[in-house]
Amino acid sequence: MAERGHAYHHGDLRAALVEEAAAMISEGGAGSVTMRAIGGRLGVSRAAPYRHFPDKTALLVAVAVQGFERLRGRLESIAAADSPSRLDRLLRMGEEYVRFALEHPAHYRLMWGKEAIARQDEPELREAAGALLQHLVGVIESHQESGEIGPGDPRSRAYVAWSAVHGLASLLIEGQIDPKVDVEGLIRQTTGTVLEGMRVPGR
Amino acid sequence: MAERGHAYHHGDLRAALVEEAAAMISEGGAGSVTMRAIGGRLGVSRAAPYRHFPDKTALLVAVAVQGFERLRGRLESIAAADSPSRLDRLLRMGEEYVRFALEHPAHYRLMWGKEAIARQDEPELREAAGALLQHLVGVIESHQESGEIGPGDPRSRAYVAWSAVHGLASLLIEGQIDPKVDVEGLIRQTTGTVLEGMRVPGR
DNA sequence: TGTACATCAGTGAACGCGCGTTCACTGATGTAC
DNA sequence: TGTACATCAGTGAACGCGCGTTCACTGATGTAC
Repeated sequence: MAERGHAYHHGDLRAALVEEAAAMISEGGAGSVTMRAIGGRLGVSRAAPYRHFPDKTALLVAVAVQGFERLRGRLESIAAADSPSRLDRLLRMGEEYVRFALEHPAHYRLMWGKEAIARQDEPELREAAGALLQHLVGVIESHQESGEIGPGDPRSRAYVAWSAVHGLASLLIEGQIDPKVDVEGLIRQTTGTVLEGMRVPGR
Repeated sequence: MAERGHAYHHGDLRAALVEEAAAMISEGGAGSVTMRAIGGRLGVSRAAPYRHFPDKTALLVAVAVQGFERLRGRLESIAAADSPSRLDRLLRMGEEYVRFALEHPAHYRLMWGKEAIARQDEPELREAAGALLQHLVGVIESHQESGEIGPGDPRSRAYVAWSAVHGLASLLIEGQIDPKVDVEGLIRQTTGTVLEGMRVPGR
């Protein structure tokens, strides 16, 4: 089907559009994605994308959903891997989260920011984000059962942990942190500090 | 000078532009600010703003700087007020930070986001953001001297604390947190958890 | 106090641009008989 | 195996729009003499 030079039919234009949009976001931010340019880059007409997405927002939603799934995949593979201790695994998940954001800054911004995607209420999008949060809540619950994390509503505790890594990721991405600081060290210090604070019963 | 009905000269159009742009940002986000609309809202021609700002970015920078100064003012007034304990004062500063963001979401986004303002390197802007961070570093240092916060580079510790409140503020603003949770409680839990984690020597 | 003049804030019409999207179309593909 | 036809992916030209910005201008203000 695909892989036949310049076939009239692309083969899998839908997937290619999502991939290419993600690449453009990485290169020039979400603002650089235009329906015209994306067609051009794929050697296809301007109107072709409208065969697969009703409008630009739908395409961006698809890109964001892809980002959520990839991030979740990375976190889950850490949860599955064996590690010196269970707490260490939690720390590594936090670190991985921030690293993902640093590797795909514009993509990360697209996932969480209201600015880029007007239709934040898109069910697909809410589901993908919800699945990510649910995963974190589950991990926290299991640590509460083993007594490594203090008691209290696991969802609130998840929000607190998430705030810390999301905040650090955002500040780094937006260039608000002095580039001279040791980023890896700061990531470890942040996850470590929050985890330390979560060991005792929160007020 | 001003206050004379529809004088040909506005009086203080520069200040009015910044104020009006801030109002528009509050109402419809940074994307809703256009040089044309802002002129219209102030009963002035489209070209008039260009008497005071070379381009749109310069106007947005002025709005962001104003935001930084107001936020700093609020935090400093807490630092100056008396409070049951010094640690309590630090908690209240964190809470106030998040509240400011909730009160002025689009304004807050403008201040820290790279998306809205292309020229993030504007010296005015960097200075205003730097002053805010410097204030936090100072507060942390003073708590380290009294032993309420563990030792270690105060700047790193400031980044950790800032990450938590910035992250929480961002998640709330972007609608990522379940609206059913008790927001005030979550704010207190977040600042409390991080402060708890900072009491012991960070690794 | 009166006048000439430099300065500066605001006017309004127009520019060019890039954008998202639409439309009638055409070529390729797969399937029923 | 061959042919007719429905389906669907992609074409290319054009639409209308809102935007930032420019330009030659005009009216108001303040100051020097």
